Order: sequence, then structure tokens, then C-alpha cells
Amino acid sequence: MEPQLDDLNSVMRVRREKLEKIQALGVNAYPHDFNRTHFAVDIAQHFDNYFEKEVSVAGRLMALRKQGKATFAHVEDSSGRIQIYVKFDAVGEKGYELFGLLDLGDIIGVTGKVLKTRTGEITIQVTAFALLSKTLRPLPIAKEKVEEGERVVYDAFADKEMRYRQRYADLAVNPEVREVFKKRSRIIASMREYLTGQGYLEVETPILQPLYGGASARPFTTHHNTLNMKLYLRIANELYLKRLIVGGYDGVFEFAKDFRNEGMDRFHNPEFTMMEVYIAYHDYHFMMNLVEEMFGKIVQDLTGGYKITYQNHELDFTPPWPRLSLLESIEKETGYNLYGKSLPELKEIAEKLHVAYDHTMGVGKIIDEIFGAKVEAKLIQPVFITDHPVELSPLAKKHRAKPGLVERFEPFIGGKEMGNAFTELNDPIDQRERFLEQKKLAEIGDEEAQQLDEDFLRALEYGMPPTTGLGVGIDRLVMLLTDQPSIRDVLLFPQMRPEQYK
RNA sequence: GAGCCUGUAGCUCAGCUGGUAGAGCAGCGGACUUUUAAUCCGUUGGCCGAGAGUUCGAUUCUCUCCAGGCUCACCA
Repeated sequence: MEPQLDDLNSVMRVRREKLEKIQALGVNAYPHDFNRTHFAVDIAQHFDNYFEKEVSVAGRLMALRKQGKATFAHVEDSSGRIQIYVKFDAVGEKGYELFGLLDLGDIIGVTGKVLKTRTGEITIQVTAFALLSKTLRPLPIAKEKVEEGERVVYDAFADKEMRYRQRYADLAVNPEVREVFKKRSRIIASMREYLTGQGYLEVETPILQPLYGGASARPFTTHHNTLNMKLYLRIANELYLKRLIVGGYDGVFEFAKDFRNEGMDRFHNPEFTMMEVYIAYHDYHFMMNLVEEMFGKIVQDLTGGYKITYQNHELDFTPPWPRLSLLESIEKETGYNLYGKSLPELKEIAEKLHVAYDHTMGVGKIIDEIFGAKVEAKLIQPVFITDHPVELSPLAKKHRAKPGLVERFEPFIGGKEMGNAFTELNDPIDQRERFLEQKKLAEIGDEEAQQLDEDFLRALEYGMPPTTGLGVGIDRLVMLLTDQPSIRDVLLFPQMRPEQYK
């Protein structure tokens, strides 16, 4: 898209003309730097310290109120807005002429003394200013006012498609969007701080993998030219992290971008972030304690307390969280105890509960369907759902006391699964059998069945200590903690179909 | 993949039962040296998402396509 000047709409044409006028005044519209001394919010919060002192701030021009030979405006930097007052007498004829050529959205730097106007607004009385970047395209800046401390925006830039496609404009114009991504960064930092504080090692493992594994999902494929081989973008990093436990680390973790070639909706983006951690010499009970403690710390770091609001539900992260086995949770909601039930018995119960199933589903899958239909949405407060059917968990260790189940748990919060953890399977013979079961599933057409990974089995044969592992969907956690309804609202650049340029 | 909804000026939106478009803000010109959604006067700007059909005539009705949203399904 290389617009010709005649193709430009009038607003953009006018801006280019203004740019030419600015240049004709001998002003560089794109200088190299600016000596900023303060942020808007510092001045506002410590007005008494700054009163009548000289400050320099820089940011975008977000509101303009021209009044003949004086102009009030707001400059917005990363911290917030501050009013500036530009007077003909103070900046001179040439200065005021240049100021008149500025538009909303232009990036400027201003220097002047801090004062309060007669209406009480903290204002910089400008003695000098510099254009730092001339905008050629109008930003969708909406008018706003502050009423009783609340920001009221009129006709905000709200078109979701444009906001996702032009995130730069969304961020530039909607400070609350900037805030969401600052929180995202804080959440990740807090989690990393917790894990590092426990002594676990942050590692990096391959994204391009010759075999994909560690989860049930369809992968993206790619090709390496020199090696002339097919490669997959990872769907998980689990098997690599366990190899590192074999190697002797006591705890390893990674914030991993994973890729799954599946449907997209408000909880799924083809690429997403998962934090996985593996800890040697512990089991899933240890990991439940860790999750409570880690999530609790993150919520406290973010809010100062243990409670947050998500989509009008108040959620309380105060540990300890209830622990309920998957089968208990189903019994509680439906009255049916499914433990030890045969496949025909389960199908009969599913029918009574009006839960759909098909002939390819085994015992584990039908139990999972019933759970998904009858229980999941009711798990609003943080809770651990434990001990899943073995068929669904080919990488988890069999339950020490309950045949047919594995030692696994999923934390549920706000009706959504927020992670997945097991006591890891470290018996190489059992692991091989589980892979072979998966192979059978693949043969009957399960595109998400896991692949047999000989190298991983070799690693287990060298011996992996008892280990517990956890995966946390970071995007969903951020949605929860920032009260955003869609994963696209917590991804800076969500995946979109290509835009048609005119 | 299915259902529902949306796509009209830079932004936010009107446009009823078909007669080729309107508002507010932004922009442009003018007045205004403490305003704050500044105000007042004037004014530019639209292949009405794309294509086809019905019709004398389509932003409006029908179909196809494109893009997006929501819900469901799929999915850990």
C-alpha cells in the first residue's frame, strides 16, 4: 500500500501540506531526540513539589482547544495526560505559527513552568516546544472528559477488527488497553520471580521439533531446506523439559510459545503462551500447593489482595483451594458415581444426562464429556479437579491407589481450566505402552493422538526421578486477572485473516 | 464446521414499507490570549465491504463472495 498523494483523502492531504509548511519554516518535523525531564503523572501527583518549576514532557497531542492567540491542549505520555497552555506572548510569532500547524496525534515535547489554571487544572505554561514527529494519518482520537475522577470517552475507537489489526492505533488511543498489556507483563514477571525464587532453572527448548509431543493437538508443519526435512512447530515442550530432569536438574521451567493448528475462538489462538515447570522428587500434591501459592502471589502482586473480579464474579484465590476428584465432582453435580463403570454403563448414563457421545469414544473420553457438559462451567471459585482416567493422560503416572486413574489435576477458575499437572510417568516400559495405545488411536483416525518418541523413551530408560509437572495457559490466566472476555484482548497481535488493502 | 449479527465520511453512528445519503466529533476557513466534550459562524468530504440478480430505479429486497463479532460444536 503505497498511497499516491492524489489518492489520499483530504485529511491526509492536508497533513502533508502542513508538513511542507513546517519544513518551509525551517523546522525539522522528525528530529532525533528530546530531553524529557518528567512524566505527566509525576507532576500531577507531586504538584506541590513542581509548582512554578520548569519541566519538560513529551508525548502525543490528544486534545486541542484553540482560542485565538492562546491554546490549551493535552499532551499524553506513557503515564497519562497533562494540560499545556501555549500563549502567543510566550512562544513568539514564529512559535505560535508552528503550533498552529500541529494536529491531534502529533508527538511533541514541551518545556515550561507548572501552574494551576483558574479552574484548578495542573498545567504547563509552555515557554518552548518542539515538534518531535508529524503524523500524516489521523489517529482515531475521541473526545473525553473527566467527571468525578472517572474518564468519560465519547465515541471511543471501538471497532474490534480495526483495534486488533491496528493495535498500534488501539494502544495509542486507548490507555486502558495499554494497561492490560502492562498487567500481562507484570503477571509473567511475578510468575517468573516466584519460580526463580524457588530455585528452578529457566530454560529454552526447541520450537522446531522433528516430532511433536507433550499434548494432544494437531501441529503446524514446516520444512527445513538444508536438512531437507519436515519439522513441526511445537504443541508443547513437556517432553524436552522432562529430558532435562533426566539430565539432573531439580526443577526447570519455560515460558513457551506453543502452536496448535486448530479452531480459533475467544479462548484459542493458533499461537499461545504456556508456562511449564517440572520438579524432581515431588508428586502432584506438592504441585497443588505450588499452584495455590504461586497464583496467590501473582494476584497479590497485581492487586494487593487475594480477590479479583472476572466478568461479574468475585474470585477468591486465598489458599488452600478445595481439592475434588473428577469423579467426585461429577457425582456431586449429577448423582452418578462413575468409578469402575463399564463402557455400556457409561453410555447409558450419558444418555440419561443428555450428553452426546459417539462410537469412537472410550471410557475416559465419555467421562470427560460428562464432566465438560455438567461440571466444568460451575467451577467458578478456584478448585483442583484431580485423578483423571488413564486413557486421557498418556504422560501421567498411574494413581497409587485408584486403578484406571492417573495422578493428575487441573486448576479450574471462573469455569475454565487454567492449567494441567501430573505426577509424571517415569516408568519407561509403561510409557512405551501408553505411546502404543496412542498409536492405535492414530490408526483409527484420531488426528490428535500423541506420537511415539523413541528419543524420549531412551531418556526415560536412563532414569528420571519421581517428578511432578505443570502447564499453565498464560493467556487465559491473563484474561482472568485483567477481566478480559477474549484471548484476543490479551494478545498484542492476535491472528487475523489478511487485510484487503484498497 | 453450524446458527445469529455487523460492514454507510478519518472516528462513533442514523438512514422507516426500494426514489443513487445524513448527524455528532475530527478536518478546512473565520472570530476569540485561562479553556477543558471550549464556544460561535461558515464549509469540504462517501464506488453505502465486493460481485451478480430482481426492478424504470437498490445503501435499502434476493443470492454469492470477502472481512469481523457473538453463540454453539471441535479443542485440554
